[in-house]
Amino acid sequence: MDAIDKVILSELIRDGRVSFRDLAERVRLSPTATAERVRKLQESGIISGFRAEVDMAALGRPLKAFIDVRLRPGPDHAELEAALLTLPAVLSGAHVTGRWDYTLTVACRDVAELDEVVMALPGSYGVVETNTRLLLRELAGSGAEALTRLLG
Amino acid sequence: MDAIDKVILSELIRDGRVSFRDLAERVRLSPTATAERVRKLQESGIISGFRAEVDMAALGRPLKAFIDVRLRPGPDHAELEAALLTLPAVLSGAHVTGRWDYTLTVACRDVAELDEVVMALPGSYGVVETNTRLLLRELAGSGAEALTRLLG
DNA sequence: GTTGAAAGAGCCATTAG
DNA sequence: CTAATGGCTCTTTCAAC
Repeated sequence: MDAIDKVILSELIRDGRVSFRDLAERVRLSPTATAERVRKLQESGIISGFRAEVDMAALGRPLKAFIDVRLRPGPDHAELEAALLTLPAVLSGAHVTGRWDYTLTVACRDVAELDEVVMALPGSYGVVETNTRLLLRELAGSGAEALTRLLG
Repeated sequence: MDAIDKVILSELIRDGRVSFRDLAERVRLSPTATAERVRKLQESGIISGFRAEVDMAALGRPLKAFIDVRLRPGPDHAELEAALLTLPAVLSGAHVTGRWDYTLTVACRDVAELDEVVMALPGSYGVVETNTRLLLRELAGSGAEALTRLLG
């Protein structure tokens, strides 16, 4: 990935629907060559897709939290993992090192829904312990801006 | 947001560069009406942008971790927050409730770089304590798929 | 990588419901 | 207010170099 690809990538992180023509002008290449570079960035897996970014608060889910969970010992974590992601408010989850087995990220309509999710975890999902941390504020420059910085 | 908008949104989460023509065919509306609905979803803030999704591993940063940090007491957290996000590997950060003040998400080239970041935190950034948790695996269905599920 | 032409997509004014 | 249509312009794509 050369310097031109880095510019292309940061422009596509900033505006994923920019036209190849505008992108080409930005990097001083022909639209054809620019489109070909984007295609190769996708083929190589560096760009895994183009997505609309959704504001959960605007969608009526303003309450974000991390829920750390510890599962009961046993080799049956595969089904438990699948079940965790079927919970209505769960955005993502990761298996992590340390005291907790997983950290889920949830976006809830209100504290009542968060309570529901946390209360639903023990038992049917094999969860033996949880720890909930509310996201009070996401730091400015998280996400797209941070990615652009990592390219530089 | 009606049922048609939900389909539009989930299609744009799946493919943020889909043409209004194809999108219109999917929801059985004219391209004009479809484009107008997308414009309104952006105006209302539900769609906050369109972005290329970058695979950090393909970019040479396969090692993800959460770094929980506790800052020294004091009212000067604003500059400390800004400083945290200037660290090279930091993707995002959030102010959270509980034992830790912030949780950062980082993507590193290798353990050596992760060590650098963790070692750099105490002192110049006002960090008095950290806890690092490696992301061993992100659960299948995290991200775009989860968002689509939340709409249903 | 570039060019140029054909096919495809977006945009806007107009009209209808 | 929301949607469809037609015509014009801009963009993407593909062959040839």
